[in-house]
Amino acid sequence: MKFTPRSEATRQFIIETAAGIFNKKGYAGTSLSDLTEATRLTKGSIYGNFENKEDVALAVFNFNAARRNKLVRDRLSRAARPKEKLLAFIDLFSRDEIQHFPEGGCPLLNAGVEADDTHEPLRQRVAEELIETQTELASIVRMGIQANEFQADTDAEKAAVALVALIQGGIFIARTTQNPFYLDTVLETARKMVHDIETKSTP
Amino acid sequence: MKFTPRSEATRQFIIETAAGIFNKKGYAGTSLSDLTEATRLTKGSIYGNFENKEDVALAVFNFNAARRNKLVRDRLSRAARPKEKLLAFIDLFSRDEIQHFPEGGCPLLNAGVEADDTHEPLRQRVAEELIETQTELASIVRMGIQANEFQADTDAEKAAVALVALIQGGIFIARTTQNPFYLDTVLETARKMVHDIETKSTP
DNA sequence: GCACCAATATACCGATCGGTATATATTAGT
DNA sequence: ACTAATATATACCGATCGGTATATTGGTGC
Repeated sequence: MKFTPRSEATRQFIIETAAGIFNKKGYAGTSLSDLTEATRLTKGSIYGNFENKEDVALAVFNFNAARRNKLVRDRLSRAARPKEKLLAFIDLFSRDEIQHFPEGGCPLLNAGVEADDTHEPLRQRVAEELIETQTELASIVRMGIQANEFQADTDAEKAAVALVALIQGGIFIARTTQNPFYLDTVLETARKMVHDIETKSTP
Repeated sequence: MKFTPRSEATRQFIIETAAGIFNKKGYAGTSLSDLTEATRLTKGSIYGNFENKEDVALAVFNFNAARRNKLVRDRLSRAARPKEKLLAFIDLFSRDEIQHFPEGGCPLLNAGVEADDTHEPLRQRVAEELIETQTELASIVRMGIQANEFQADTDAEKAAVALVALIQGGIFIARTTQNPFYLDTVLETARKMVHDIETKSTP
């Protein structure tokens, strides 16, 4: 009883076209006709490449998450020292970089908030991504501690969670108020948090 | 062409019964039959007390927001000094206090994330509530500065936004991962933020 | 150019959606 | 107890939902 998509290319085209739609309107708010309209395909064609609506939604989330991950990894790898890595991560969400995200804002936030009480498989996927990000940031902090760039008593896990929470909260506030200034403000605070765990150079 | 509800009592009953439903399942995810099922009323009765589904959703959000506001105000007024007010605000979201929130987590986060791209009237209402909270927190910080409890160079607005963002982000992470430990962690960071803007007693 | 196969389009399904017109029940006033 | 008003229940509407069975199209090998 296994499902195999007809055309991998069409499947990918549907995913990419639907990426912004699901991210903006949510799972419950997106209808199959939204997808047929946007792709100019028919329902038959979509159901030839996906089992059902949930299958599309999960594929779309995975696509969005993968894009986000690539973005994060690229920036992190480009920065050399732990401090620069953290700052590079923060800058990813700045006003002029956030355009690289799919329409509708951070897919982790959107999918997570909707799914937490309604869609267990999606909720789990979002949780995985969140934890992965936090784990990566925490390991960077630990690297910084070992390199004596960050204070030895820094709680790496706590710092990582705080960074992610602060940024996600900032995205939420900025988008809901439609005032990007709030995001600027929050990112500044995030940079200050990084600065605050640095080892103070004894003058 | 104005609509007037038949029974204020029934209207209120519907609102209170629907409060947790909309907060968990969202606007698009909640159907009229969800409401008839939960209230044991019929569609006719609901539409005798509300213009349409949107009317119910907005009334429910206003109800949830009002409850939240009362909770916040009560705690803030109970605390005497600015620092204690901020800490009282933070504690409101602690693991054993969050039960006072409607089922499904913070209604501001849930409604805001869904509405920002789909439902302008609701988005605006959420934005109002967010800004009100931030304004109130900022004024507390300013009080603290004047009372010489907080450092004079503290940016009150920025601190308020950071507090709200951190907490909302923490709620998001904790709920999506189903791990309340993340909320604990974030609230600790929030308390530390308050501590960090205090005037250091010169020893 | 024809047959075959892969992929898309068409046409349709029952269920449920939000919403309404109307009938029934309940309550209050007299 | 009867009436009038108020509020709820019933029954129904067209539209749209997610999903499927089948017809049609478009390329490929021969």
